[in-house]
Amino acid sequence: MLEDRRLAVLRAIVEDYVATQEPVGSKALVERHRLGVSPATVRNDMALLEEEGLIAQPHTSAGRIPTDAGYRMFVDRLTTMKPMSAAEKRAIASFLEGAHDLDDVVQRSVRLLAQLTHQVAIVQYPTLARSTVRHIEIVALSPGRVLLVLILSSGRVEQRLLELPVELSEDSLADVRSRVLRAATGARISDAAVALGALPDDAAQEDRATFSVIVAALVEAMSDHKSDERVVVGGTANLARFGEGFDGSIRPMLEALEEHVVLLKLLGEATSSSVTVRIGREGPYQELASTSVVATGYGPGDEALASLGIVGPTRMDYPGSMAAVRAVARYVSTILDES
Amino acid sequence: MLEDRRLAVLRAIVEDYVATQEPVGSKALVERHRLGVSPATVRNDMALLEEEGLIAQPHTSAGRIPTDAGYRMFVDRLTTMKPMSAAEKRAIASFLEGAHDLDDVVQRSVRLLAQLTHQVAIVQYPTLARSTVRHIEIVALSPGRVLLVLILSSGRVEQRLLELPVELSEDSLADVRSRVLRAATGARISDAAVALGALPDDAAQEDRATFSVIVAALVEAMSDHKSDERVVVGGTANLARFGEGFDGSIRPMLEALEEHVVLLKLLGEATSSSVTVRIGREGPYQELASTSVVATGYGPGDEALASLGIVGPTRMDYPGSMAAVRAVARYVSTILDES
DNA sequence: GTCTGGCACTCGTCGTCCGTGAGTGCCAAT
DNA sequence: ATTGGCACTCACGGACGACGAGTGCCAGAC
Repeated sequence: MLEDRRLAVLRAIVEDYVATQEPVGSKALVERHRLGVSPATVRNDMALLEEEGLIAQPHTSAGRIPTDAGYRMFVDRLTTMKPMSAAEKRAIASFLEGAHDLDDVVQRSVRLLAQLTHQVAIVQYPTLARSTVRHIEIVALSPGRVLLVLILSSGRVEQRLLELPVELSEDSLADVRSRVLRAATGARISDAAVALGALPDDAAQEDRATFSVIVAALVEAMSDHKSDERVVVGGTANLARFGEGFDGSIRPMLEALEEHVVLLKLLGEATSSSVTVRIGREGPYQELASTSVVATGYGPGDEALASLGIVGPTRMDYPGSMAAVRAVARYVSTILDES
Repeated sequence: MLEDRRLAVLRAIVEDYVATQEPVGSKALVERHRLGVSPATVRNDMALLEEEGLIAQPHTSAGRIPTDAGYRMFVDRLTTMKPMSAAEKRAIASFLEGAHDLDDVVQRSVRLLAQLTHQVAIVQYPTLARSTVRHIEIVALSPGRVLLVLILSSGRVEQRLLELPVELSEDSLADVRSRVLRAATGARISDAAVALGALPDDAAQEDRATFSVIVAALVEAMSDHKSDERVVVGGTANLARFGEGFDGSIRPMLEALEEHVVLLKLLGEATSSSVTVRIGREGPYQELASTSVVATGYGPGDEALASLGIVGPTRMDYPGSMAAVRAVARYVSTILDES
């Protein structure tokens, strides 16, 4: 009963603060949200909420703003994702429909997400852990240098430029190529790596060094999770909307967004296919103290091959953002399913 | 003589303004640049420079700042690129040396350029106009769908996902594949496109439709200059350094940087292998009125395959930026030369 | 002719100083 | 438990004025 109202007050504070960007006072609150009680009552509730650490005042005679804990409570218990309207769903579908390419899908997803949420969007490329080896190409550029091209079932392509320890005749190269192809083609990359690892042992003595180098490069290219770790960022212009809304400047944000490694860690927290929210100082990223991340895994079927999400100021529209992230993840997943 | 001094004054104004970001007055000028004359004399020169439209005062009783025309004069006639120090050269070389991949080279170049100039760096992927076809892979994903992979001598890879008009047996596919390979492998993409175009005519009646579709996709992938039009942007965090240094906010800048098409046009102005500078409102980009672009073409040998450069506020260190752009372009070119 | 020192004037910046009003906490009354 | 009343706090914003960097102009010197 009274507990209920206190939470209603918290919800109202969060909603108003997110909408206006300004500390919200007791009077404005009762006016905008028919709470059916007087400002004085609300003030009492606010005092309690403040004791619990859910809200705070920036300075003595100002309204309250939610703390990180307040947002957490709001997200976990006081709201549900507002479903997308039919029009929005259609817009999403038609926007993503036109993509013909993995790159294109990722590209469009980022734009879409940034546009829907008015935040910075991040999309990770689908991992290739379950991919199989479609083809391996070994091309001699000059006698001592070869180009390795690894084509995976997912459509991803890895390339490696290689210096060989000894010069190689066109014939030997053809031999190496055919052995490698026989060993790896069609296999999952995890299996292929093993099969390839055994190859040098069978090789003729003089080719053994060459084999080792090539196999090592291929195995590295396969297991190298760098390839999984590509992310695309979009909507950075939305950062400017907050002006000095962030603590200090937007510089640390821009820097963090260029550090794709950091972004991957952020997304990595959200591998499940349900939407995850990190708020403010939760997690070990001091430089992102005043930001929240809304992310989710996505991928064909139910398995999450990669993650996508948005990052914005803690004072963001959580229900809307969560809904948008979930919706985009679902559509992207179905598209990946088809191909 | 007196003309000389007037230009020396302009140079001093530009240098000081770039260094301090503040309008520079006659007194400060004589103190910092042993001009050998009194402030009053400098004031007279300034009045003349202002008449010529090379400098301006933001408001009465403030110092002068250079106009776009002033910067132009400075760049064209009053300065030379300051050569990189040996240490810088070594740093550039070692930074780019580690790259093993075209992607990697581009990536590293962007970072390097941003770091050297403290500006936003833009690097265009080398165009593949003179590339030859290394390999074409055609993979059946399901009876009605195939994946085309086009591998070029530059190391670039293009992929296309294709719906076939009729289902295709594994045998027919093998036939198509071998014909396509025979026609295109090793040829320049311009020649390959022609050779491929003739293929469907020779084909068996039942495969003709399939051929047309596949060939069309390949030709499109080759000539599609989308592939040339990839750019990578880095160092956006440097935008924050200027704070509100730009007119208004940095939002339009961030937006422009996400519009890769605009960036390509900017870089496109600089296809020669000498460094080009666009200052302020020069050119048709209102949204970049308060920025300058320093760019140059680069590529193996003397031919410019693509461009790279930086974009920053008009009040930038032109000699340093130009030198950095030129140096990076040269090193990247030599690296592309080797591979 | 060119340069210089002097001088009056302009005007943006910065610190200070209230007045205003939104918002609070507390208390007595219902 | 809720409410109306009341005194108090304090950030914000406008007004005011001192300060000083910088200018243009002029008369005199080299």
